[in-house]
Amino acid sequence: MENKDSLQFHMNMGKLISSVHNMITRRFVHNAHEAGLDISLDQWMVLGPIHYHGDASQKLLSDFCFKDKTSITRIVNTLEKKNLVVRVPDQLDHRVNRVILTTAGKQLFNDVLPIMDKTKKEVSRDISESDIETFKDVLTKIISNLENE
Amino acid sequence: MENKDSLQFHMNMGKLISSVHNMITRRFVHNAHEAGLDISLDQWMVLGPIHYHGDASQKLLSDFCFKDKTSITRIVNTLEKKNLVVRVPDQLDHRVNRVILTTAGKQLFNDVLPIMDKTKKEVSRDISESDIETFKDVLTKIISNLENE
DNA sequence: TGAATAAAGTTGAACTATCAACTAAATAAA
DNA sequence: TTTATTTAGTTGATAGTTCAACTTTATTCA
Repeated sequence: MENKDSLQFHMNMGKLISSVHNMITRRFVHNAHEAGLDISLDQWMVLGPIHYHGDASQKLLSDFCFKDKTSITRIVNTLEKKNLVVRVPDQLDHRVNRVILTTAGKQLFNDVLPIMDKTKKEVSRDISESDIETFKDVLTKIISNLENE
Repeated sequence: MENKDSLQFHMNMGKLISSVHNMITRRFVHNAHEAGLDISLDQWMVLGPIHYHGDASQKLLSDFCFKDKTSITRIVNTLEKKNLVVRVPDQLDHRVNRVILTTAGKQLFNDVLPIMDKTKKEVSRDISESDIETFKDVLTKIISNLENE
């Protein structure tokens, strides 16, 4: 009984979240590709804060995206390789890189926004506003449950 | 305005789900490791259905886990390398592999169940039963929204 | 029956995630 | 001020994800 329940939970929460995560990722990339845009969801998740903050450090991106600093290093590498961003060493603190959007990066950012819209609509189709709210609240609560230690 | 909303959505759904997914993965592995067990969440997600079905084909695992067949191939490779499962060619359909738990695999499965329990409790701490229900319903709905093309 | 097509798995390449070990620079403490 | 510690970022290794191309075996259907 106990075991059955554990398994059941796993089949639910773990599997559900993981499946949804993968499916949204796939759909976003698919929609972007369909529109002739070459960007992954992770790259977008980093591009957003870069755009928002103007000259974000990698540390800030790491905290903001809940991603490991190693992941940020490599995603920024990819973005830089694509000429979407540049790393500018901070003048005051020489440990810090400031990540800046290039013109192409700004362009791509604006091009991707409608793709987000489309993906959003597909994901949340026929789900009530209040359920979406509860959904986000639970996600936020889980983050705070797992954040410390 | 429209654009602002898009960004806002992204910062919410996409980022939240991705963050929660990563954090649960990390916590599960951490808890398993603490108990002296060496298994990833993805390996567990595949091990469960293998245990449940007895002699699952990789195709079935792929469907059941909402994972690409390539991912299944590689996760089964890893499980096989760890001597937790074996591939047995199907006698009738020679294209099919049947994936079977070894004794060590069964042992590990049982050892991991309480880890799932612990992780479950940590994840859903202070979240009401009804919110959890809504949460799972929304995840399920998203899957069905994205499932067919 | 024989040829086209579909299905199950594998492989290679590019990207992301995590861990641990590392460099270099800044800050704290002695 | 010199040493110790912390912080920002990178690198290497291993695992998982996706796409596309491929092999092998089944199935369809002309």
